[in-house]
Amino acid sequence: MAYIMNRDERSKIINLQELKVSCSDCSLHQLCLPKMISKEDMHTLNNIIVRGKSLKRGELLFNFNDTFRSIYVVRSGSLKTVYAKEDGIEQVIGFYLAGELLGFDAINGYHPCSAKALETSNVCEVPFEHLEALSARMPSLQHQLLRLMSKEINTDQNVMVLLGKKNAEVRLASYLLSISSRYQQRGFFSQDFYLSMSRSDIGSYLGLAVETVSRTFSLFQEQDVLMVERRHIIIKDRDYLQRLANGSDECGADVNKNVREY
Amino acid sequence: MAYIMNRDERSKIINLQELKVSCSDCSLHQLCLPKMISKEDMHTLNNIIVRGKSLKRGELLFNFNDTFRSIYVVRSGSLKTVYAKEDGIEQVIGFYLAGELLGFDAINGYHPCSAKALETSNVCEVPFEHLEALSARMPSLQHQLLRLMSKEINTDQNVMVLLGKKNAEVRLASYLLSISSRYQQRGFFSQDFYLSMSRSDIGSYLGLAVETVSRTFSLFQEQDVLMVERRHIIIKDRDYLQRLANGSDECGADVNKNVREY
DNA sequence: CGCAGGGTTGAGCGCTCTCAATATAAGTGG
DNA sequence: CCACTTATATTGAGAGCGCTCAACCCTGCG
Repeated sequence: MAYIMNRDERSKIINLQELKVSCSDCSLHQLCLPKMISKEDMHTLNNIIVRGKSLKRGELLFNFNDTFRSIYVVRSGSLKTVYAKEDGIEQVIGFYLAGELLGFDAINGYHPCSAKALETSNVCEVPFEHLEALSARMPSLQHQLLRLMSKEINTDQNVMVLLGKKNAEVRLASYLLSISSRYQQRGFFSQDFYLSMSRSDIGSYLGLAVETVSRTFSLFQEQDVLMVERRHIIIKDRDYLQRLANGSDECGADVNKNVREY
Repeated sequence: MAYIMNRDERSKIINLQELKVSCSDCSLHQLCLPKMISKEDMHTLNNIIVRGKSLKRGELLFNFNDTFRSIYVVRSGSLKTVYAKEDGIEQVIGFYLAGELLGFDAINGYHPCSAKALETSNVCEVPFEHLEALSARMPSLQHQLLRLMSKEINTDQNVMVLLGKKNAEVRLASYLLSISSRYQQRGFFSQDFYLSMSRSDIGSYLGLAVETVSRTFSLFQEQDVLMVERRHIIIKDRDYLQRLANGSDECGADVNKNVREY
């Protein structure tokens, strides 16, 4: 029987080879702040970035109510952001994969949520004061900063659309497609991957109970849409997921029967 | 019997007196881009802004897929943004009142959603190219721009929290408190106001069926928490709404009984 | 080997959806 | 100004999806 690596072992492979490179050598620079920036400017940007901040599974990058100081970029691994609600219950409102930036919701002064590593992860820290000063001198950086914040708004709004209307199958299908395409953008397998988040995280994010998430995974497995083995996911019928997510009602049962008409 | 003005008549009163003033004279400048900007800089900003764009109820400010050109500020009245979904069904994802900015989700090039006036409204248009160029020369403007975008992210994330967890009563209570406090910030009555959006808009925004919204209004009326007469709302027991929204379970029935534990 | 955390599955119930009818207000044209 | 149409809102009845509670399984780890 083949040896199966656990979460942290898998992520360490990427970790080691990516550590301590400069922005220009980083495989993620097309997704990150340096995009569309000239060689010289990238060098300047390079100098303000604090590299190699490492987090173990469960560690906090920043906590709810912390003073805002920096924007962070995920170099490897993944994180979730959670809102603290009444009773100590927390709600997951975002997942961040390699190349994605977090902290844009805190520019007003304080972090409204906590960021926790889902696995062994590595992040770059970009002190915001410096970034802001640099942006004022580099129009292309300012532009990229605004674009990235706009993208964050888009992401959040898409989640709102997801949460606002659809049933469990549709939500999970959309979620898997989103994760899958984000992996693809990063050059990973998009049909065969390991989720770094628990069922409970997914449920919290999608507004569903853990049991419902689990049941829906099982349903997809029965329907031969997915192969599921705990966090190892293989997408067997991407079209079906796509049709579910797009709301076309050609998926056997009428998936729209419970969708409100506005 | 007293004569009751309709929506448009009410908003016209504000319209006429606010038209064609410069930013420095605008009562909304504390909420808007000019906040914390020097006199001279405000004058420069003033010159790039196109004022007095007027919209009738139902008119579009921009449409889904339109090329992005400008950020807009609501001067008077109110707008909603809607995502076009499959089947021509639309979902409301934001409401914008006087002093609030919209368009930040389109900086990547195209508007992902449409913006429609809920009543006779007046907006200022801020051409983004100019705004960006100006920001590069005015650190305080750049800062304010980033803050406003961060705030938009906060708003969206709060909606995600709302949609992710709570039942109809809690959602509507949170919604009314949010609207109420935004009115208060603008110097209007916070306990006695007219909603500019329909039940259907509210339902779409909160992820509830129209009928559920209506029923919940009726429930609050029965419980003497609100006085409701179509879109005229009087808040009689703000504390109760607050307790609902905060999730404390001292509100008669156990409101948390249907809230998932994560 | 036993324990803990995460995941799966089952049973039952309740909130909210759907469908439907009616009421009220707003808008339109003669 | 009034009848007509349309949009919006309210209310009722019934059904279903997803939640809660509960038991069990699996995996990893000390």
